[in-house]
Parts: sequence; structure tokens; C-alpha cells
Amino acid sequence: MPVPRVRFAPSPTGYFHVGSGRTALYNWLFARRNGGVFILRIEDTDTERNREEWVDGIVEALAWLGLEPDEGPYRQSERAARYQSAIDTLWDAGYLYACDCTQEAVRTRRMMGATPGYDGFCRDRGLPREGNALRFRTPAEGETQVHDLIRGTVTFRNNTMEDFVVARSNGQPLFVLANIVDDRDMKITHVIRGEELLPSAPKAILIWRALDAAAKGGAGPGGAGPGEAGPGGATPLPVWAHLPILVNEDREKLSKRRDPVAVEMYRDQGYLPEALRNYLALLGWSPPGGAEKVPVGVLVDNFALEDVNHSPAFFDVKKLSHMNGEYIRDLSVDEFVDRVRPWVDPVTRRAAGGWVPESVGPPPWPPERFDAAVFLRLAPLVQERVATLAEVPGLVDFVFLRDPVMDAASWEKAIGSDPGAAALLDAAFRAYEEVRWSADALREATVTVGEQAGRKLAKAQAPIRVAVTGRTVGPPLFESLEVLGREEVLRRLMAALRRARTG
RNA sequence: GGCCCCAUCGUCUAGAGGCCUAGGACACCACCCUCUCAAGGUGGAGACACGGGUUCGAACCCCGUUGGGGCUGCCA
Repeated sequence: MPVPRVRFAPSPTGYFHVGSGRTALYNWLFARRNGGVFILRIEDTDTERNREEWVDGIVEALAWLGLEPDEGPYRQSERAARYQSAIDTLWDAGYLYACDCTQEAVRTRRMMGATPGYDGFCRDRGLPREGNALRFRTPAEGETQVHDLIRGTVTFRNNTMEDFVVARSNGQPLFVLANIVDDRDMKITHVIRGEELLPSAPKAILIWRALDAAAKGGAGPGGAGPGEAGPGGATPLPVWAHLPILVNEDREKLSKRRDPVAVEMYRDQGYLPEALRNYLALLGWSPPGGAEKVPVGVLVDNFALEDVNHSPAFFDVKKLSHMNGEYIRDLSVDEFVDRVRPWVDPVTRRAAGGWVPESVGPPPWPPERFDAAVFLRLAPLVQERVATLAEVPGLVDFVFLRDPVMDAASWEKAIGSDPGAAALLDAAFRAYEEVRWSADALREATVTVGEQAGRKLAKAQAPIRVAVTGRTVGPPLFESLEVLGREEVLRRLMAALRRARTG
């Protein structure tokens, strides 16, 4: 078996889609598993929709996910001569014809007649090539089979395929053509891509064979025999593998417009690349043994296209989040501190790849108030409480802000609606003035304060927590108090007491 | 409309004719743990779309129905 060569071929028309991530991952897994080559090819033939920044986005997202290409990025925009040459070849051999039908004209005729798709109106008009769109003359008879590793053999009757356009009237090649020329040139052995491309596979095969036949001696469409491209200089067809699409909760294909699909967004939200990669691997495939949280090496060792599922998979952010939480908890504290830096440290927040979580903004505290040593003490406490890194600032902000952000509902629940809250705050204030300043001692003191007020600790700590942190929920209270320091805790208790008494 | 794909708990899946009284995970519910919230632990509820075949035997094979989806652009 020759060295497998696979390619991931996105077009740079927007943020990096999680579905693209899954496709890239499966290509990468296949290449790694089989000692193959993973190629990145940017399909930027649509100059109106492509933007250079999105190319950078693709490269960065792949690097972030740990899916760096072995070759590339190649760019279709730099290979125009290859496509022109292929178009010349096909035109000279009679596979193509020029068409000047407008979209409206095609649509009108389709509505009036029974022919689905393009009706071949220009087939025999002998229009000049220059200035016209070029259509491929599809065979009127026979069938084209797509050999798919996941779905088996899919058969398309040739007479159900319309004469599709391969080049625009301005001479630019279209996806179907450029894609095939590249796959041939780059000796691609396995085309692993989304299921939505399955209907274009028979067209690809038609072009592929036409190119073979023309190269062999310009047999022309009439002389193009059926069967596989065989020996005699023909380029062997690749094997296809069409992955199930990713869908939203309405079971529709994930859309950039409606659904949260940008990998960059998940990165900014604090999903770890290894977690996202692991989750994506599970969408359409599962490693043996039933384990779900699996190191990438195990993924590689077990991956097989034959085992990929056939049906669409729902991208479940809840499950992703759970898995992300597991990955976060697996980190050592030092690793956790390092990786959460982009979300908490206003000064050194640029991450290893050079990015910052722009979409979630900088930490809410001023740079000079962030204290790495203080954060380190809180880190193990927050590490086990978050599912994403972007949640971390909300758990520690009370330490780094001058005053806690007072959540109105929390205040009402723990202080405003609690007649005994003021007295308890007062008692805590006096106890905390004296107590040895450690989490254990603070806890004991608070238990005592609670007992004197006839409260269990759970009820006693609530007003204190809100007074000091601004919320009813957060990291363990007594460690938080210890870190904040006596002076600051007393100041906040006093402020809350004042507010509670004045209403 | 045409072509094509798909069909196991709400979701992701295990299951390749007897190991299935259908397993796991997320979500959900209850309980335990507990200073809040999480995490963790224990338990619970929850599925083979339907109808025909084939077979001694079908979630697994075949056919049909129904349902869902994709494509149907001078986008990719």
C-alpha cells in the first residue's frame, strides 16, 4: 500500500467551523494511524467571499487543536495555471461546452418543463468559449459509482446528473474542477470530507475520468469507457469517505449564521483544545472499550474510517462542557494557573499561540490589582469548580476588585430578606477582629457566631459570603477570607452592615 | 419536485444473528457527602420508528412504509 495522502480543504469564508474541525481531525487521525501525509489546502477560488484573515484563522485553529499539516498550506489561488490547463484539455477533447444562460432563464425553463436542474439548452449551440460559463457534458446513459469507505458503494445514474458548470464566464475554475485537479496533482489517496459533498462525488469522478481519457488520446466523451481508471497512465481514483454531518438541536446542518460553531469562540470561552479535540472525535466514532475521555494517542491507535457512523450527530455543548471540566480538573495546579492566565492576568494574558480571548474581553480588574501569588492560593479551589476557563474570573473577582460586585438577587436572598443578617454580620465582625487569621480558625469562629445566633454554619455563612464576595455562590468561604486579609474583610463586613441597617 | 444519505434512551454512542432482561456517557430526578456552589459517590427514570419477510432464533440480514437530513449556485 502506498503512503496514504489525505487533505483537509477548507475555504476561507469565515470563522473556523467545529464541523471543519471534526473533518480536519478525522483526516489527521487517519493519516497518523496509517503513516500517511496530512495536507492542508486552502480552497480560495471564490475571490469575492474569501478573506486573507480567515486563512490565518484556519492555520491558527489547526495549530491550536494540535492538527498541524505535514504539507501545505497550498492555495488554489496560486494554481490558476493548472486549472486553465485542465480546462483547455477538457475543452479540446470535447467534454465541455459554453453556456450563456442566465440563472433566471434556467429557472424559468425548469419550472415550465419537467427536467430537473439545467436542461442542456446550450449543449449544441456551439457558443464560443470566451466570455461564457463552461459546462461539463454529462453522459446520457450509464451510471457512476462512488466507492465510499463509510457508506459502501453509492450509485448515481448519469442521466440524473445535469450538465454542471466547471468554469465561470470570467474564466475562473469552480470548486468541482479545481478540487479534482488538485487531488490528482497532490496524489490524494483518500478524500475524507463532509457528507454534504457526497452528491458532488460522481461529478468529480466524471471529470477525473475525462481528464484521464483526454490525456490518453483525446477519446472524447463518446469514447470514454466505463470502469475504473486503470493502468495506462491514468491517475488512480481516490477512495472516498463521507463523514456524517453535524447538526443542531433541530437536526439541521450546523450553520454559521444560526449556531455557535466558531472554534475561535470555544477557545475564547476557555475550552481546552485537547477537550474539544476529544469531544469532536466522538462525534461519529467511538474508541473501543466504551471509554470517552481518551488521550489523543489512543484515538490515533484505534481510529478506522470503516467504524465511522452513518447518521448525523448533534453537537452537544453540555457534554463538551462536562468533558472540558474533566480535562481542567486533570491539570496540575501549575498547569491550570498557566493555562488560565489569558483570562485572569491583564498583563501577561497573551497565550502560547499569541492569541488572547478577545471575544470575552480582558479581566474585570485593573492590572495593578492582580496578584499572581494570591491567585495561586485560590487556584486549586476554583479549578475543581469550573467547566470552562472563562468562568474563572467570576469566581475570583471579589479578591482583585476594590469592592465586590454586589449581585442584587444574592443580597436580597442572604441579607435583605433575612432579619437576623445584620446582627450576624455584626457578631462576625467582632469575632473576626480577634481571631487568628487562618481558614480553620475563621471557620471555628463562624461556627461559634452561628451557634450564638441559633444557626447552623450553612445559614451563618450566607450573609458573610454575600457581604464579602457579593454572591451567594463561590469558592470555599474561609479560604477566601484568609486570602483577602483581615483588614479588607472587616471593611467589607462594615460596609454591608451599614447598608443592611440603612435598608 | 428530482437525486442521494440516514434511522438504538432527550443527546453522543456500544451492539457486526443467539452473550440483550439492550451496556456506557451527557442531561434529568432522588439520596449521600458538604460552609455556598461545584466536584465526587450511590440509586432511578429513559431507546432498538413501523410493517412485512429470511432464520430454529433478528436491534443486527432483505423489502416496503413512515420520518428526518443533505444536495439540487457562474458558493465550497
